Amino acid sequence: MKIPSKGRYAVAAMMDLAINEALGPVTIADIAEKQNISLSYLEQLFAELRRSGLVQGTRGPGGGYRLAKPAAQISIAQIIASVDDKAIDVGRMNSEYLPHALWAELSSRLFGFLDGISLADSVDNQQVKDWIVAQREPKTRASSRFAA
Amino acid sequence: MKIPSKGRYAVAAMMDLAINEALGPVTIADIAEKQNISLSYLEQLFAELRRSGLVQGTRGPGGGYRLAKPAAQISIAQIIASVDDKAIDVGRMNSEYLPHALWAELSSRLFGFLDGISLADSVDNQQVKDWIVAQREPKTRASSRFAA
DNA sequence: ATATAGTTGAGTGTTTTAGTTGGTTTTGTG
DNA sequence: CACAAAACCAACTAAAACACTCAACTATAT
Repeated sequence: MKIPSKGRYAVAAMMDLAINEALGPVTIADIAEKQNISLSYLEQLFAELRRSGLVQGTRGPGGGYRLAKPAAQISIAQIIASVDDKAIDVGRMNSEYLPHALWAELSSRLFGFLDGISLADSVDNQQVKDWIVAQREPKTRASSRFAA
Repeated sequence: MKIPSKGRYAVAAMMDLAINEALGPVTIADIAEKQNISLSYLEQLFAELRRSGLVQGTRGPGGGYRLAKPAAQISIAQIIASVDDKAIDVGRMNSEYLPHALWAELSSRLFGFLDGISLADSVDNQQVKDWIVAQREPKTRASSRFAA
Protein backbone atom coordinates (compact mmCIF):
# COMPACT_ATOMS: atom_id res chain seq x y z
CA MET A 1 0.00 0.00 0.00
CA LYS A 2 1.26 3.44 -0.72
CA ILE A 3 2.22 5.75 2.05
CA PRO A 4 3.61 9.11 0.93
CA SER A 5 7.33 8.92 0.19
CA LYS A 6 7.96 11.20 3.10
CA GLY A 7 6.88 8.44 5.44
CA ARG A 8 8.68 5.82 3.40
CA TYR A 9 11.96 7.70 3.60
CA ALA A 10 11.55 8.24 7.31
CA VAL A 11 10.77 4.61 8.09
CA ALA A 12 13.66 3.35 5.97
CA ALA A 13 15.99 5.81 7.65
CA MET A 14 14.83 4.72 11.08
CA MET A 15 15.39 1.11 10.10
CA ASP A 16 18.90 2.07 9.11
CA LEU A 17 19.51 3.60 12.53
CA ALA A 18 18.04 0.56 14.25
CA ILE A 19 20.26 -1.82 12.33
CA ASN A 20 23.37 0.22 13.00
CA GLU A 21 22.45 0.92 16.58
CA ALA A 22 25.48 -0.89 17.91
CA LEU A 23 27.91 0.74 15.51
CA GLY A 24 27.34 4.29 16.68
CA PRO A 25 25.74 7.31 14.98
CA VAL A 26 24.85 7.27 11.31
CA THR A 27 25.09 10.47 9.28
CA ILE A 28 22.21 11.71 7.20
CA ALA A 29 24.63 12.20 4.34
CA ASP A 30 25.20 8.47 4.44
CA ILE A 31 21.50 7.66 4.46
CA ALA A 32 20.70 10.25 1.81
CA GLU A 33 23.20 8.69 -0.53
CA LYS A 34 21.88 5.18 -0.05
CA GLN A 35 18.28 6.23 -0.46
CA ASN A 36 19.15 8.43 -3.42
CA ILE A 37 17.45 11.48 -2.05
CA SER A 38 18.78 14.93 -1.30
CA LEU A 39 20.62 15.65 1.88
CA SER A 40 18.59 18.74 2.66
CA TYR A 41 15.30 17.00 2.23
CA LEU A 42 16.31 14.23 4.61
CA GLU A 43 17.51 16.86 7.04
CA GLN A 44 14.00 18.25 7.20
CA LEU A 45 12.58 14.84 7.95
CA PHE A 46 15.12 14.25 10.69
CA ALA A 47 14.34 17.63 12.19
CA GLU A 48 10.80 16.42 12.72
CA LEU A 49 11.89 13.04 13.98
CA ARG A 50 14.04 14.82 16.51
CA ARG A 51 11.25 17.16 17.59
CA SER A 52 9.13 14.05 18.14
CA GLY A 53 11.81 12.60 20.36
CA LEU A 54 12.46 9.61 18.14
CA VAL A 55 16.07 10.34 17.25
CA GLN A 56 18.91 12.26 18.79
CA GLY A 57 21.66 13.95 16.84
CA THR A 58 25.24 14.61 17.83
CA ARG A 59 27.17 17.26 15.99
CA GLY A 60 30.71 17.52 14.83
CA PRO A 61 33.03 14.94 13.37
CA GLY A 62 32.10 11.40 14.22
CA GLY A 63 28.58 12.61 14.90
CA GLY A 64 25.32 11.63 13.30
CA TYR A 65 21.97 10.34 14.46
CA ARG A 66 20.95 7.50 16.70
CA LEU A 67 17.64 6.32 18.07
CA ALA A 68 16.49 8.26 21.11
CA LYS A 69 14.92 5.16 22.63
CA PRO A 70 14.98 1.40 22.14
CA ALA A 71 13.67 0.21 18.78
CA ALA A 72 11.07 -1.86 20.57
CA GLN A 73 9.48 1.31 21.89
CA ILE A 74 9.11 3.01 18.52
CA SER A 75 6.18 2.08 16.32
CA ILE A 76 5.89 2.48 12.58
CA ALA A 77 2.81 4.62 13.14
CA GLN A 78 4.81 7.00 15.33
CA ILE A 79 7.43 7.47 12.65
CA ILE A 80 4.91 8.18 9.94
CA ALA A 81 2.89 10.49 12.15
CA SER A 82 6.06 12.35 13.03
CA VAL A 83 6.96 13.40 9.51
CA ASP A 84 3.38 13.72 8.35
CA ASP A 85 1.50 15.47 11.12
CA LYS A 86 -1.78 15.28 9.29
CA ALA A 87 -1.46 11.53 8.90
CA ILE A 88 -3.49 11.09 12.04
CA ASP A 89 -6.09 13.71 11.39
CA VAL A 90 -9.24 11.96 10.30
CA GLY A 91 -10.64 15.15 8.89
CA ARG A 92 -13.85 16.62 10.20
CA MET A 93 -16.64 14.54 8.88
CA ASN A 94 -20.36 14.67 9.07
CA SER A 95 -20.97 12.27 11.91
CA GLU A 96 -24.60 12.09 10.93
CA TYR A 97 -23.52 10.20 7.89
CA LEU A 98 -23.06 6.57 8.81
CA PRO A 99 -20.30 5.69 6.33
CA HIS A 100 -18.17 8.42 7.85
CA ALA A 101 -18.47 6.85 11.26
CA LEU A 102 -17.61 3.49 9.76
CA TRP A 103 -14.62 5.01 8.04
CA ALA A 104 -13.38 6.43 11.31
CA GLU A 105 -13.55 2.97 12.81
CA LEU A 106 -11.71 1.42 9.90
CA SER A 107 -9.15 4.16 10.06
CA SER A 108 -8.43 3.53 13.69
CA ARG A 109 -8.06 -0.18 13.01
CA LEU A 110 -5.45 0.67 10.44
CA PHE A 111 -3.67 2.95 12.85
CA GLY A 112 -3.73 0.20 15.47
CA PHE A 113 -2.17 -2.18 13.00
CA LEU A 114 0.74 0.14 12.24
CA ASP A 115 1.08 1.12 15.85
CA GLY A 116 1.35 -2.53 16.75
CA ILE A 117 4.46 -2.98 14.66
CA SER A 118 7.61 -1.72 16.32
CA LEU A 119 10.80 -0.75 14.60
CA ALA A 120 12.37 -3.68 16.41
CA ASP A 121 9.79 -6.02 14.90
CA SER A 122 10.46 -4.93 11.34
CA VAL A 123 14.17 -5.22 11.80
CA ASP A 124 14.21 -8.46 13.75
CA ASN A 125 14.16 -10.42 10.62
CA GLN A 126 16.06 -13.22 8.96
CA GLN A 127 17.23 -10.90 6.19
CA VAL A 128 18.88 -8.67 8.74
CA LYS A 129 20.54 -11.54 10.55
CA ASP A 130 21.92 -12.86 7.29
CA TRP A 131 23.29 -9.48 6.48
CA ILE A 132 24.93 -9.06 9.85
CA VAL A 133 26.62 -12.43 9.54
CA ALA A 134 27.77 -11.54 6.04
CA GLN A 135 29.27 -8.32 7.34
CA ARG A 136 31.47 -10.09 9.83
CA GLU A 137 33.26 -12.21 7.25
CA PRO A 138 35.02 -9.97 4.70
CA LYS A 139 38.40 -8.57 5.73
CA THR A 140 37.30 -5.08 4.68
CA ARG A 141 35.49 -4.25 7.87
CA ALA A 142 34.84 -0.81 9.29
CA SER A 143 33.64 2.06 7.09
CA SER A 144 31.46 -0.10 4.85
CA ARG A 145 27.92 -0.36 6.04
CA PHE A 146 25.43 -2.39 4.03
CA ALA A 147 25.24 -1.81 0.32
CA ALA A 148 27.43 0.31 -1.89
CA MET B 1 -4.02 6.72 9.71
CA LYS B 2 -4.38 8.99 6.74
CA ILE B 3 -5.27 7.66 3.38
CA PRO B 4 -5.72 10.29 0.68
CA SER B 5 -9.24 11.74 0.65
CA LYS B 6 -9.80 10.23 -2.74
CA GLY B 7 -9.71 6.80 -1.17
CA ARG B 8 -11.76 7.96 1.78
CA TYR B 9 -14.51 9.29 -0.47
CA ALA B 10 -14.53 6.10 -2.48
CA VAL B 11 -14.67 3.80 0.53
CA ALA B 12 -17.41 5.83 2.20
CA ALA B 13 -19.40 5.82 -1.03
CA MET B 14 -19.00 2.06 -1.38
CA MET B 15 -20.15 1.62 2.20
CA ASP B 16 -23.19 3.67 1.32
CA LEU B 17 -23.98 1.36 -1.57
CA ALA B 18 -23.42 -1.69 0.59
CA ILE B 19 -25.77 -0.45 3.28
CA ASN B 20 -28.48 0.44 0.78
CA GLU B 21 -27.97 -2.68 -1.25
CA ALA B 22 -31.46 -3.90 -0.56
CA LEU B 23 -33.15 -0.59 -1.28
CA GLY B 24 -32.04 -0.38 -4.88
CA PRO B 25 -29.63 1.98 -6.67
CA VAL B 26 -28.22 5.06 -4.97
CA THR B 27 -27.55 8.20 -6.99
CA ILE B 28 -24.18 9.92 -6.90
CA ALA B 29 -26.03 13.21 -6.38
CA ASP B 30 -27.31 11.74 -3.14
CA ILE B 31 -23.88 10.61 -2.01
CA ALA B 32 -22.19 13.84 -3.10
CA GLU B 33 -24.59 15.84 -1.00
CA LYS B 34 -24.08 13.72 2.09
CA GLN B 35 -20.31 13.73 1.76
CA ASN B 36 -20.25 17.43 0.91
CA ILE B 37 -18.20 17.01 -2.21
CA SER B 38 -18.86 18.00 -5.79
CA LEU B 39 -21.05 15.87 -7.98
CA SER B 40 -18.62 15.87 -10.89
CA TYR B 41 -15.71 14.91 -8.74
CA LEU B 42 -17.60 11.94 -7.38
CA GLU B 43 -18.57 11.06 -10.93
CA GLN B 44 -14.91 10.76 -11.78
CA LEU B 45 -14.32 8.44 -8.86
CA PHE B 46 -17.28 6.28 -9.81
CA ALA B 47 -16.04 6.09 -13.38
CA GLU B 48 -12.94 4.39 -12.05
CA LEU B 49 -14.89 2.16 -9.70
CA ARG B 50 -16.97 1.07 -12.63
CA ARG B 51 -13.94 0.44 -14.84
CA SER B 52 -12.60 -1.74 -12.03
CA GLY B 53 -15.81 -3.70 -12.01
CA LEU B 54 -16.74 -2.77 -8.47
CA VAL B 55 -19.98 -0.92 -9.20
CA GLN B 56 -22.57 -0.95 -11.90
CA GLY B 57 -24.68 2.03 -12.90
CA THR B 58 -28.16 2.15 -14.32
CA ARG B 59 -29.29 5.21 -16.21
CA GLY B 60 -32.51 7.08 -16.35
CA PRO B 61 -34.99 8.01 -13.67
CA GLY B 62 -34.86 5.71 -10.68
CA GLY B 63 -31.35 4.74 -11.67
CA GLY B 64 -28.12 5.09 -9.79
CA TYR B 65 -25.30 2.84 -8.72
CA ARG B 66 -25.16 -0.49 -6.99
CA LEU B 67 -22.41 -2.92 -6.13
CA ALA B 68 -21.34 -5.10 -9.04
CA LYS B 69 -20.67 -8.03 -6.73
CA PRO B 70 -21.39 -9.08 -3.16
CA ALA B 71 -19.88 -6.82 -0.50
CA ALA B 72 -18.05 -9.82 0.91
CA GLN B 73 -16.06 -10.08 -2.30
CA ILE B 74 -14.86 -6.48 -2.32
CA SER B 75 -11.89 -5.55 -0.17
CA ILE B 76 -11.01 -2.11 1.11
CA ALA B 77 -7.66 -2.43 -0.63
CA GLN B 78 -9.41 -2.99 -3.96
CA ILE B 79 -11.48 0.15 -3.56
CA ILE B 80 -8.51 2.31 -2.70
CA ALA B 81 -6.39 0.82 -5.46
CA SER B 82 -9.19 1.46 -7.91
CA VAL B 83 -9.31 5.22 -7.44
CA ASP B 84 -5.61 5.61 -6.75
CA ASP B 85 -3.78 3.36 -9.18
CA LYS B 86 -0.39 4.20 -7.76
CA ALA B 87 -1.48 3.19 -4.29
CA ILE B 88 -0.04 -0.23 -4.96
CA ASP B 89 3.15 0.89 -6.58
CA VAL B 90 5.95 0.51 -4.08
CA GLY B 91 8.19 2.83 -6.04
CA ARG B 92 11.46 1.67 -7.47
CA MET B 93 13.92 1.23 -4.69
CA ASN B 94 17.52 0.30 -4.42
CA SER B 95 17.20 -3.34 -3.51
CA GLU B 96 20.82 -3.35 -2.40
CA TYR B 97 19.79 -1.20 0.48
CA LEU B 98 18.45 -3.40 3.25
CA PRO B 99 15.91 -0.96 4.71
CA HIS B 100 14.25 -0.77 1.31
CA ALA B 101 13.76 -4.50 1.28
CA LEU B 102 12.38 -4.33 4.79
CA TRP B 103 10.04 -1.55 3.74
CA ALA B 104 8.72 -3.64 0.88
CA GLU B 105 7.94 -6.38 3.32
CA LEU B 106 6.19 -4.03 5.70
CA SER B 107 4.31 -2.52 2.81
CA SER B 108 2.97 -5.85 1.69
CA ARG B 109 1.88 -6.65 5.25
CA LEU B 110 -0.10 -3.44 5.22
CA PHE B 111 -1.66 -4.26 1.90
CA GLY B 112 -2.57 -7.70 3.21
CA PHE B 113 -4.25 -6.12 6.17
CA LEU B 114 -6.46 -3.87 4.03
CA ASP B 115 -7.08 -6.62 1.54
CA GLY B 116 -8.26 -8.83 4.36
CA ILE B 117 -11.07 -6.46 5.29
CA SER B 118 -14.08 -6.74 3.04
CA LEU B 119 -16.72 -4.13 2.51
CA ALA B 120 -19.12 -6.57 4.15
CA ASP B 121 -16.89 -6.74 7.21
CA SER B 122 -16.80 -2.99 7.70
CA VAL B 123 -20.51 -2.70 7.28
CA ASP B 124 -21.51 -5.75 9.30
CA ASN B 125 -21.39 -3.76 12.41
CA GLN B 126 -23.52 -3.02 15.42
CA GLN B 127 -23.81 0.63 14.42
CA VAL B 128 -25.33 -0.37 11.14
CA LYS B 129 -27.77 -2.79 12.72
CA ASP B 130 -28.89 -0.15 15.19
CA TRP B 131 -29.44 2.23 12.37
CA ILE B 132 -31.42 -0.24 10.31
CA VAL B 133 -33.66 -0.98 13.28
CA ALA B 134 -34.12 2.74 13.90
CA GLN B 135 -35.13 3.20 10.28
CA ARG B 136 -37.96 0.72 10.54
CA GLU B 137 -39.71 2.50 13.39
CA PRO B 138 -40.62 6.04 12.33
CA LYS B 139 -43.81 6.45 10.29
CA THR B 140 -41.92 8.61 7.78
CA ARG B 141 -40.48 5.75 5.81
CA ALA B 142 -39.41 5.76 2.17
CA SER B 143 -37.33 8.56 0.64
CA SER B 144 -35.25 9.24 3.73
CA ARG B 145 -32.03 7.34 3.81
CA PHE B 146 -29.71 7.79 6.76
CA ALA B 147 -28.82 11.27 7.83
CA ALA B 148 -30.12 14.58 6.58
C1' DA C 1 41.85 26.36 13.12
C1' DT C 2 39.47 23.50 10.47
C1' DA C 3 36.61 20.13 8.77
C1' DT C 4 32.55 17.66 10.07
C1' DA C 5 28.00 17.37 10.67
C1' DG C 6 23.68 19.00 12.57
C1' DT C 7 20.21 22.99 12.30
C1' DT C 8 17.27 26.33 10.12
C1' DG C 9 14.52 28.87 6.74
C1' DA C 10 13.29 30.40 2.39
C1' DG C 11 12.35 29.24 -2.32
C1' DT C 12 10.90 26.34 -6.60
C1' DG C 13 9.02 23.14 -10.07
C1' DT C 14 5.96 19.28 -10.59
C1' DT C 15 2.06 16.56 -9.43
C1' DT C 16 -2.27 15.71 -7.30
C1' DT C 17 -6.59 17.17 -5.65
C1' DA C 18 -10.84 18.91 -6.07
C1' DG C 19 -13.70 21.33 -8.67
C1' DT C 20 -15.97 23.47 -12.84
C1' DT C 21 -18.23 23.75 -17.17
C1' DG C 22 -20.76 21.97 -20.60
C1' DG C 23 -22.14 18.74 -22.80
C1' DT C 24 -24.22 13.46 -24.59
C1' DT C 25 -26.68 9.52 -23.91
C1' DT C 26 -30.13 6.35 -21.76
C1' DT C 27 -34.57 5.47 -19.84
C1' DG C 28 -38.71 5.57 -16.96
C1' DT C 29 -43.12 8.18 -16.59
C1' DG C 30 -47.13 11.16 -17.73
C1' DC D 1 -44.06 11.49 -27.67
C1' DA D 2 -42.07 14.89 -24.50
C1' DC D 3 -39.81 15.41 -20.52
C1' DA D 4 -36.98 14.95 -16.74
C1' DA D 5 -33.84 12.06 -14.17
C1' DA D 6 -30.04 10.04 -14.09
C1' DA D 7 -25.55 8.01 -15.76
C1' DC D 8 -21.75 9.05 -18.78
C1' DC D 9 -17.90 11.85 -20.88
C1' DA D 10 -14.04 15.30 -21.79
C1' DA D 11 -11.42 19.16 -21.17
C1' DC D 12 -9.86 22.79 -18.47
C1' DT D 13 -8.46 25.24 -14.02
C1' DA D 14 -7.14 26.94 -9.25
C1' DA D 15 -5.09 25.67 -5.23
C1' DA D 16 -2.70 22.79 -2.41
C1' DA D 17 0.64 19.24 -1.36
C1' DC D 18 4.88 17.04 -2.52
C1' DA D 19 9.63 16.46 -3.31
C1' DC D 20 13.33 18.79 -3.53
C1' DT D 21 16.98 22.71 -3.63
C1' DC D 22 19.82 26.56 -2.04
C1' DA D 23 22.07 29.13 1.20
C1' DA D 24 23.40 30.19 5.46
C1' DC D 25 24.49 29.27 10.43
C1' DT D 26 25.95 26.60 14.77
C1' DA D 27 28.25 23.21 17.50
C1' DT D 28 32.12 20.07 18.24
C1' DA D 29 35.89 16.68 17.78
C1' DT D 30 40.68 16.59 16.37
